[in-house]
Amino acid sequence: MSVPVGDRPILPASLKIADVAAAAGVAPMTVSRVLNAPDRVTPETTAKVREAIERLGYVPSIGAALPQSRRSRTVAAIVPTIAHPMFAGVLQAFSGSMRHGGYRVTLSVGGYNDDDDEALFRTVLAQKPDALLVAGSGYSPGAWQMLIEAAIPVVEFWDISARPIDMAVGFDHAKVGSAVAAYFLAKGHDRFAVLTASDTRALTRARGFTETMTQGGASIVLDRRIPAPSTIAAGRECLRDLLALLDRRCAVFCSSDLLAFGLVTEAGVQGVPVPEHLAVCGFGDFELAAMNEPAITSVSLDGTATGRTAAACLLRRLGGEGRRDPDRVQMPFRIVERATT
Amino acid sequence: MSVPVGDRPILPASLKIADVAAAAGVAPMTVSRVLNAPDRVTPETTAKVREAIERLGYVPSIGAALPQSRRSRTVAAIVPTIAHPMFAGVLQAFSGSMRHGGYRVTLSVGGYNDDDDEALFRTVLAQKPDALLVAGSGYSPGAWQMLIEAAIPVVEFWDISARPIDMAVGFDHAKVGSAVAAYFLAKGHDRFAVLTASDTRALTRARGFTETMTQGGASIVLDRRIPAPSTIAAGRECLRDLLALLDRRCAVFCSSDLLAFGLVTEAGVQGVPVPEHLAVCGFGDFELAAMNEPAITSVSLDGTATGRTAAACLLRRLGGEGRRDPDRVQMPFRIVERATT
DNA sequence: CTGAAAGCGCTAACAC
DNA sequence: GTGTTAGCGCTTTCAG
Repeated sequence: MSVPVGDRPILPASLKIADVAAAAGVAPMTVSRVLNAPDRVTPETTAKVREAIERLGYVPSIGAALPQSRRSRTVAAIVPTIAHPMFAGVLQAFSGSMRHGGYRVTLSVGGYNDDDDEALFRTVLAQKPDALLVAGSGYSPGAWQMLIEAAIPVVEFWDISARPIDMAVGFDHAKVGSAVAAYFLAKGHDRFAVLTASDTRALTRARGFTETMTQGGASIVLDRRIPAPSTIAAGRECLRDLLALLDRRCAVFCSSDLLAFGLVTEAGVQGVPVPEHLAVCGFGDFELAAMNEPAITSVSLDGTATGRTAAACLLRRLGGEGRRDPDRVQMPFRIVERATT
Repeated sequence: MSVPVGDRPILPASLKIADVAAAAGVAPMTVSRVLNAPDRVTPETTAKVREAIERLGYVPSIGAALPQSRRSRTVAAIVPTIAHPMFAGVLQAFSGSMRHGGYRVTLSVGGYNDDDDEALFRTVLAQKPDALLVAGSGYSPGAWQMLIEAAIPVVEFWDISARPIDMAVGFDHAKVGSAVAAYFLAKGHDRFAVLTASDTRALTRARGFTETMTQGGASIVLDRRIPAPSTIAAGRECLRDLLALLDRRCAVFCSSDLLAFGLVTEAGVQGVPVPEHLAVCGFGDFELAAMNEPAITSVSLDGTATGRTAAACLLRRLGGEGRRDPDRVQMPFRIVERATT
């Protein structure tokens, strides 16, 4: 492989559109049209050109087209982490749908960390994406302002904030919390605890849970926050704190299945009967919840559907039709009842 | 927000380098230098220009620079999935290090699926990345050929193939398998099973395990393959298949902690004593393994170190120094002994 | 339906 | 240290 020395160019002299044009015996412009507006070229010419492209192995440089066309056919996705199973599902689906619609997706990981996000957003926007997918709304005001000023379609997912910049596809986290509360109440519970990571969305769920509970006159005996991200270890540790309260039956809502799993596991170690003395509901419906023994009740979300929906909104907007219609799409969720409740 | 109609431009008329130059009272070239070679400009001029950039909110369009400079300051990462905890760790670290070194990372998800990878690689290469990070080597020959022809630095991670295209940072999976075999033998086991997902790397580990075992004269009583990816469900199911063989003590090597967890969990349900009748070693050292009850013995890998190392190799190469030296970096692994063995 | 000319935003190369 | 000129690869516009 040829390798650069010092500041010399790194990419090899690659084929230009002119090379293809020469090989096919047409003008460069015709090649460009074959690539971007195939219906404006005769089938025969198209065939000739395609053959040349294939034979030479030509790959157009999207960068070169950029300043001129002002559309990059690229959308950028920004997420704080890719380790989260839900994010992974959303991104995978989004990526696939967008690619299918003729757009590239570039994924940037980072943020939720004041100084960093602005730098991150700056480099992302420097690529002049045609649109943006961002996870939730835990970013700094400055960074958020950049998104507004970018003046391109933006889809927020995961969260449905009250006032999205543009479009939002996600879950009403407060509603999730209150649904779990209602579920617990319907099952006849009367003592409750919340175990939640300290991130915006998880806290919103906890608030929804607490509010519905207090409105129903029920008592929250423990409201425990742990630093994000959620871990199994934190769940186990929290059970030990909870132990003193478990003389009477208690139902706990966890902001993640990892916490729920930790709780249930440590309950097993400490000999606390589940669900008799301790009822647990997680969030996310990871495989771990479904396949644990005992299987853990959880709130199930459809990441794939979320990703696909986000892509559909964007593609419609980018296509120029139906602009501005779907400002906020609420994705459904459901509580999957299992052995821990 | 302004939104396009039909085929109209999508991005707003944004600031150009000339606007900044005018505002700062210098030539465009000077602005360019402030951005790309700060040491060639007087501090005073730099200050003036930076002020103008800041005030106007200028963000350079990397696309425009691309055809000229032939270096995009972008490296592309290609992985088959982001749901895998190890990949996520590697990417996060890689991403951070590269950004720190002045490069953007764009992540593309997909592949391991003959027809698709070529399309994927084509769109990735069309962005003219300065370098590539690819996961392992499960791609089609055509796609692989594209990487070779791209003639840019390529780091393969995860796997260490025998003949990397360029550089490789990862694990010797065969060695991992044989280390686990040696460990089991040292613990006095004499009946063994392998439970593995059918992907290249996992199969290599299984082969390493089996070979060391048979060389040591030991018997493999069950060699079970499941379709990738590994799941907890598959682990639980496999224990039921194994049940008939568990009249005597058996040690099982799983290609993933998820499988191991499934095995151990179902063993609990079926009343098989662990580790007395069933010893289990997983792979990946996920939090799940460490925090389960009983805690699961596993092979621990450092994804963060892998990502950082890959970035370091690339940055050195891209910087023009130390070209071609580190062709293959073997990352260490270790067996973390826990309660299941 | 196809081609020629002009120019996108930026940066190498060469003056000054 | 800074400015000027030319041109990257591609597409827009406008002519044929």
